[in-house]
Amino acid sequence: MNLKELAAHLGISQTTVSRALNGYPDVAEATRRQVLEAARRFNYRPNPAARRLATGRAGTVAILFPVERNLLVDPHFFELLAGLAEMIARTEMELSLRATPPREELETYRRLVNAGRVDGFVLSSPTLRDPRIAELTALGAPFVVHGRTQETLPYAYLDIDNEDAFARATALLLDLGHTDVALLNGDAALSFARDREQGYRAALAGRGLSPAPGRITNAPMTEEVGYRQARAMLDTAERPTAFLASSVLLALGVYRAARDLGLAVGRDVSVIAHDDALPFLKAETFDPPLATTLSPIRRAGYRIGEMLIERISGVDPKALRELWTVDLVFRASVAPPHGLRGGAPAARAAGGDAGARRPAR
Amino acid sequence: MNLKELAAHLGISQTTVSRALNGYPDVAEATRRQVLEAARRFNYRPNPAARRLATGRAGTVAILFPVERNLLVDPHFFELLAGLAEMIARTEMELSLRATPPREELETYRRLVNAGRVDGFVLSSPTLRDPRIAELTALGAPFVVHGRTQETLPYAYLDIDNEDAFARATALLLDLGHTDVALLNGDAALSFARDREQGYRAALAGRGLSPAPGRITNAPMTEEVGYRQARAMLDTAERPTAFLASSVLLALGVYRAARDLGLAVGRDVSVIAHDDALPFLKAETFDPPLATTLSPIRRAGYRIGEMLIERISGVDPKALRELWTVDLVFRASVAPPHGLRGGAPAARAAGGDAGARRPAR
DNA sequence: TTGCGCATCCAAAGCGCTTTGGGGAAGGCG
DNA sequence: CGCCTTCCCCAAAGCGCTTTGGATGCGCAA
Repeated sequence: MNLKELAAHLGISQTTVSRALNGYPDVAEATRRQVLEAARRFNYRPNPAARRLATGRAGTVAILFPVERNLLVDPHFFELLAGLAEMIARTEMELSLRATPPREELETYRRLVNAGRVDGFVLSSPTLRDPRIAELTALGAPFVVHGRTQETLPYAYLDIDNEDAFARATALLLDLGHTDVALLNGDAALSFARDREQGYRAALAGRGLSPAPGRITNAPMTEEVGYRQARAMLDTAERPTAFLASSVLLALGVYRAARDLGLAVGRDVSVIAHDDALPFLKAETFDPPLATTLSPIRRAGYRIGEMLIERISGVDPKALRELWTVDLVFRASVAPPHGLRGGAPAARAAGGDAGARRPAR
Repeated sequence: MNLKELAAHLGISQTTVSRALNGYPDVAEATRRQVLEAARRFNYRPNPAARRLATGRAGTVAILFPVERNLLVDPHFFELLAGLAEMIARTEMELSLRATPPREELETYRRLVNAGRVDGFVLSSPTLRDPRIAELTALGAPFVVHGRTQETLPYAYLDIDNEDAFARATALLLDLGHTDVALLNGDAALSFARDREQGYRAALAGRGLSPAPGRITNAPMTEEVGYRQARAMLDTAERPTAFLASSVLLALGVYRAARDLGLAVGRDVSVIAHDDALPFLKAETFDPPLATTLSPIRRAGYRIGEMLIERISGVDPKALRELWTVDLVFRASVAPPHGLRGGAPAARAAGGDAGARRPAR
């Protein structure tokens, strides 16, 4: 069933049927109702290829993901993708997933836009000065970023308040009496890692503290990395009494490292991780349950889909900026430093580690 | 730059340019070279929408994934997707990801095919009698299944030899002297779960054994589920001495359960899991390293992409069937049952559990 | 010379939709 | 009563490609 047939059935011109369907004003209400009714009855759906050709719009939004053989593809990415797909499925658009070698990423954007294959993009995991933003802006392609960057061009984004989240998490640990807190963070080039580090440093600075050397790490966020880094730090006399981790996967490794060394999480070592709500690994089922800064990344994907569609339909990018605050979920992985249970929050840390840290005030 | 302009530049007709580009025989070699050269020089790419409209082919392959809010989306699915995307990116086709409520899945296939939006599908996680196969066959839509079913219609598939893999894993445990082996499996409706159970049962039967009651579980494959199930089984006098798990995520839970109860994996309890090579959770970094039946699911996704493209171009489904054998990787999570270290393989299990099991022979 | 087959090429007709540029009828206004 | 709006509606022209159904010219056998 196509437009022509539908129009013939109704005894109206194709033009009018098309306009009725697309909500143009210059069609009588009675006619419009007739058309809509017939379209429903015959289960008519406009041919997307024809519409694309006629309008020049692709009816597609795309998300690129950079892959190299055997390289880690982040599960966080796929959670975002799941939310995005859920949103897009509610529309008439398609969601196109494109793998691209990292080297050719910008070139791929250019090709897709110039060929008119895509109406808009979602950018994930932005770096501090992400070249994709300038490129897509120059190409005139609508896009929404998951996260922010130092780019000064106006662009649409949805981000969580990473800085505030990690500042609060750090402050909680400090309030409990910790003074030596390690930060296991993601790749230093990524914006969220920078923001979290800033929050962490700000909270420390607020107490006149600063991180001991080697307390901040930047690496891919896997269980293995978390294990190795925590293990290295814990395996010395001057070990940190608490960890902040940018992912529950890292936290998983921290737990293993602590266990290896006979340390108990929630007593000898405190841990707080950022939780993107990966459905296959839940913080509440950790042993002991893992305290987190929580913000389901899938929900962000869904919302980003909505924003992208608005952006494509012409909404100004400056009007499409959202910063979500993050919940801090307290669980048993957090306690005062060993020997301080119930002690005054501002006292110095115990546990045989009297390092060169400045005292709390 | 479009066909018409390109043709004008060359002083040739659109028809000939089109035919030259598409490899038709009735164009002189000299002309074809000219056209190809010009196309390259002007960086000409045919407009996909126009081509779609003219040919009726969509230039798109799709994979559906069923989502319900807050429901687990399997990380295995995304690994498959990553491989598939990698393959499709090497072609001129698009990969469309469509979320769909499970109830409406068949309806969604129907819609996509009838609207001509999709040329072919990848089906993942087939059930024993998966209705999608009959539906898509009836619709005349090409597809490739990741896995097999009991369906008798001819269809293209790529599967790993789950039965053989789990038979071998089970046999290994039996050879070491285990007689009470539990199987933590996926949803019983899924084909791979059935196949693995068959392999497991066959290996037991080969020694005149059969699983003790309650030794087989079927549930979503998460850390939490693995924990609860292993914990329940281990927390009795008559506990199994070994576990077979259908996912490393389940195995993660088994490890935690064992630890909780003061049991050592690789001594008190042996564990073998199927490893799809999820990049963020590696069996070799488990503590102790986890023995596995290994088959990288991403590689399967890549190959399925190739097969689907062949299928779309008309290759008979009967010619597109692959069954991959699975590697069995021995690691420290496996040992003879406690008290039997170095003992005779066929002796009965020790550890206070002298259940109603039949003796090994 | 004529006729035929072959190798090349081309004009034009779609594919199914949107959009342009009116056109006719009804109603309001001077 | 004539003219101008306003409201609806429509024919037809694309969008950029593929494909059909010839047309042309040449070599070669009859």
